[in-house]
Amino acid sequence: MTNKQIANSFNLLGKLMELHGENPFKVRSYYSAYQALRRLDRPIADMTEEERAEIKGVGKAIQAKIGELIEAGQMNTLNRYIEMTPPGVIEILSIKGLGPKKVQTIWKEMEVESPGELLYACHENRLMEMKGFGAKTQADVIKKLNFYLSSKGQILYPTAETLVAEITDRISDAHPQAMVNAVGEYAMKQPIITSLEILISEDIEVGTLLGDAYEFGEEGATYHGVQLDVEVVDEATFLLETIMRSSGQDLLDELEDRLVEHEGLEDEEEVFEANGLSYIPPEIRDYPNASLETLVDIASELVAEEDIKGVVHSHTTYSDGLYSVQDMAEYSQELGYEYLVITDHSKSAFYANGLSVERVEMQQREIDEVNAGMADFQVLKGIECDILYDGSMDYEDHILETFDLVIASIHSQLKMDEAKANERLIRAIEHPQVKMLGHMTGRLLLSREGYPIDHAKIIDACAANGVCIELNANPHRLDIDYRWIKQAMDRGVMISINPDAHNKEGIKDIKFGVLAARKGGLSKEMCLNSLTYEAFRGWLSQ
DNA sequence: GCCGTTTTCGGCCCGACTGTTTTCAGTCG
Repeated sequence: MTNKQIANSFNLLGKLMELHGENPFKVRSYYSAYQALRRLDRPIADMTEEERAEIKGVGKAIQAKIGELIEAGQMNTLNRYIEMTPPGVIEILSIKGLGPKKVQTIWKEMEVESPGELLYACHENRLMEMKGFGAKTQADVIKKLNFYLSSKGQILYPTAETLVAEITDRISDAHPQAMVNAVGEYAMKQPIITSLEILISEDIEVGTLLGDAYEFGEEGATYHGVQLDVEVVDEATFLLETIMRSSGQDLLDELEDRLVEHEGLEDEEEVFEANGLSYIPPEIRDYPNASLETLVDIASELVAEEDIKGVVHSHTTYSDGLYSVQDMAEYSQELGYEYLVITDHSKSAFYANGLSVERVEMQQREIDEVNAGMADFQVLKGIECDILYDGSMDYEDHILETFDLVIASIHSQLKMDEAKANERLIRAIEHPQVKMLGHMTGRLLLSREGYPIDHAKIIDACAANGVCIELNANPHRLDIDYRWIKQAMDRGVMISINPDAHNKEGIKDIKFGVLAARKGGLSKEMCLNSLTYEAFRGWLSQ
């Protein structure tokens, strides 16, 4: 069990106890345990009892509950509170902006017990009548409920990766001779997956193999609540079907007459080859409005994970990261990268312990020291500078000038209309020290819509000012959306695939960024951090 | 439930933001 899962259990316990009106001080201790546990820099499961006792905010009782979680995967007290609460009420609790106090009103006073009921009540203007609620809150809740209800049953790519591996492993273990392939959205590397599609070459009863997480109902099968389609395909056409079921309609039309099955082929690449075609990887097989020839061209220039030379956009203990400059640098080098750009939060980012001018200086001295002690690796001085509400930067120009790279990002006051958001972003893009635009819409996939922006306008502004656009590789963001990459490339705007790492493992998110970048057709040439250190330096100073 | 000590019970309380208020409660990271 991961630290995150353990910490989240205490957050949920706190929320549920607060919902049930328990002693607020007791509740508070669970919240502070949640905060303490999620900030740990190593797995709780690996710690000894003595080490766990050292954690501030974790006493005897919480320590015992952590033990339960690690050994049994669940916690009795939490289970009891879950049982005492209607499942729909717990769902409502997971919607941002609705905490225990407000949900208490919704549940006990309005007698609403599910997100669907709540949406209905909102449409009757019943929520805004309640004490502590108003028209604005109700409108906001409607928006969030619609978003929540429409994203139910959907998962992010990394979750799909785990589920697909579980499914294919279990099938292969039980039937070693059967061919098994994941196709559809997952194969095509969609950031959000709405159904898992699996092809197998033998008629296998998967329900029994998959256990409790598998359910079969009126609408078909689900695995961990996600729609699951398993189809049996003849072995002779298995690879051909794999390709066809991981292609968009445009490509299907082109391939239908041109791909035939040959005997004795090992994989999809060989199928393309045997038919006299260049390989087209699944992530671009649903690329819009492109002929087969165009796809072949795109495929030949596509950026790959091994092309990425530098880690751009990472945080350290100076702001809200878990590791020191030295730790992040060593780990980046271990992973095979040539350079690392440290970009902690700027001073107004109070929520993330943003850097005062004094601490900027301190960190820059530290980076010099780290560089002096490392061979064949470079750490660069950067900042993820907040774009303030009026579009201005969070430091004076003479401070910004001390950085090798200024990434400008919006982190607060996200509720804006499109005109305001455009104005704010463009003012930042036009700032002479700004070289890169961070997570341009601020979206969090499946949990928060970004502020609305005019992508074309923003891309044009970046082109006019020589600003690079970040593709934030965190699988929750993947922002800029891959669908806008072509337009950026056409305008000559480079894309940087940035992990936005808050700990060492976070650097590995680059993998998800590369998948999204490839899906958008990003070439190696237009990927900023595929440049070597020298060339990257050159770009920064131009 | 945790913590600390003026040490086994009494106090505990991050800070900004939002929307609801008319001076503040609830939520979030």
